[in-house]
Amino acid sequence: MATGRTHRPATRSRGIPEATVARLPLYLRALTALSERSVPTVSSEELAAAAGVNSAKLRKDFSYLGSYGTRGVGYDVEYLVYQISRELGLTQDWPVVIVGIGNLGAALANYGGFASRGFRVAALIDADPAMAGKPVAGIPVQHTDDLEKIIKDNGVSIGVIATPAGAAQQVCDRLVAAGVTSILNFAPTVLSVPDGVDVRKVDLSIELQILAFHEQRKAGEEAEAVLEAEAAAAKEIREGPDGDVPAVMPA
Amino acid sequence: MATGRTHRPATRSRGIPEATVARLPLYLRALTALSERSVPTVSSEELAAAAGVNSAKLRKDFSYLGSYGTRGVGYDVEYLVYQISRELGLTQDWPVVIVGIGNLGAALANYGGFASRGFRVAALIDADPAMAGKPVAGIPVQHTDDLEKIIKDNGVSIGVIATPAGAAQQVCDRLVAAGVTSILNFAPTVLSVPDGVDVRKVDLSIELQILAFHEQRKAGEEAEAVLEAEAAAAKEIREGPDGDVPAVMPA
DNA sequence: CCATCTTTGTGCATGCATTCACAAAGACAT
DNA sequence: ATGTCTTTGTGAATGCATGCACAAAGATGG
Repeated sequence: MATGRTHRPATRSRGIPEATVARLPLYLRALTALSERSVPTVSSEELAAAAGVNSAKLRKDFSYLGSYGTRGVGYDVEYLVYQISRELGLTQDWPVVIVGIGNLGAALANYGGFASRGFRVAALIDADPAMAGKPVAGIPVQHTDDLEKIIKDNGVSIGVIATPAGAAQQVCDRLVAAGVTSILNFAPTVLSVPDGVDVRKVDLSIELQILAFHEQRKAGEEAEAVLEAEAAAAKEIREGPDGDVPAVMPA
Repeated sequence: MATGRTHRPATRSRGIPEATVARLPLYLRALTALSERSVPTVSSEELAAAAGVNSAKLRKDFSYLGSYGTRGVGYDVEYLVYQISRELGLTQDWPVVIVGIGNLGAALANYGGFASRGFRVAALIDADPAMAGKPVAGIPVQHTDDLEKIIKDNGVSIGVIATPAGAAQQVCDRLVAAGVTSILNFAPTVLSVPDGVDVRKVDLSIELQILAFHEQRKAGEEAEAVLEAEAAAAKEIREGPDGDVPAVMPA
């Protein structure tokens, strides 16, 4: 048995790099915008600019999907929209459940970006009995007790967890046991799942912390630059304006 | 002038890889949990398990911060919490503004993970005059007109954009002009900013699309496995149970 | 039908990240 | 003290991603 690298001529080869997959939605969004403006074709350069990436990277990304461009012209917008949608699996209907209808869960339920991309919110689930029946984004909230039945009745394979951290693992276990194989986790916890189940996490505070790191670094460099400038100025005063002297350390 | 790699003995060296920075908040969270349970020390193996990463990776990550472990024992939890916090810049106060107080903005304002990490929501800003003055998460919403003044009065350097896509770039421009140098963008748009300004984006629908891709791949592999099994069975029937025949293609 | 010009698709080089595997460091018992 | 045992910190190997730079492809005009 060969290790199976690109054994398929030009059809959907299995070896699309993760980094590329992560960018496809970005391209898709830019292409959709072009499509709405009835732009017929787009060059890699233009599309790359719209998506905020390097054009060589974009071309390489597309090359994993097949040769969908025309040299000298560019890419057909509609065709590319279709190809990327198909590759991402957006041409089919994905029923999704959201568990945990607090502020965030409600925001997600109302988020327009889901419905417009083939994702259908099949159910909203919350552990609070007082929430049961109350409509959020036009969908009545159901109680956690019915989680398993809801998953099975709707053929749900993607679950979104927006519960407090403490409840997340337990909810996750129940989702997986009921047949969910992909989970989007907004709770600030590391979820453990069996093989074959995908988890992606979105952590609001982690992103801020990364920003803070860079922010601090910027401030630090500025301060350092100031210090260096001051030191240079002081040196200037001590040594006169030529300054290339093997200086003796002041005490 | 040297290229400046690790020119400082053990202090905060500037060359911490991005990938490591992105994991520090993860470690910090795991360590905080241990700290709350009054665990004094932790080995790289244990902590790595809690953070959901490889232990060698964790040790290498920590090695960029300095030698904070004790061989044969592990890491001192409290000390490490402090060191990582300091490295990430969480020992100082970061006033943050949230622009766009819809469902998501409100969820962010209410999100506990910010306040507990040195982030202080200094102001909530929305373009809707009807929102002005209305308290969300105990903080009165202010109108966009006052954006510049709010930024300056509070010394805000981090802004969170939770507006619709159409308004994001404009808000971003105003934030940057007013002095914000780090932006966390929840709007599904590519923001363009001048050099020196950091942007991180969180896109809810992109994450779902990536999950859908893998979900489809799983389904496809299953179907393929079934097909292969069927093919093998058919072959078995045609050729008998040894099967290692240089088969002639059927027409 | 040929020449020119644009734009794709990709081989190659470079750099970053991950993982392995082990020597050095220290705790702890005897 | 000395030896054993655990766990860190890191060199080295591998793999993945990025971006350059260019040949091949095709459109377009004469």
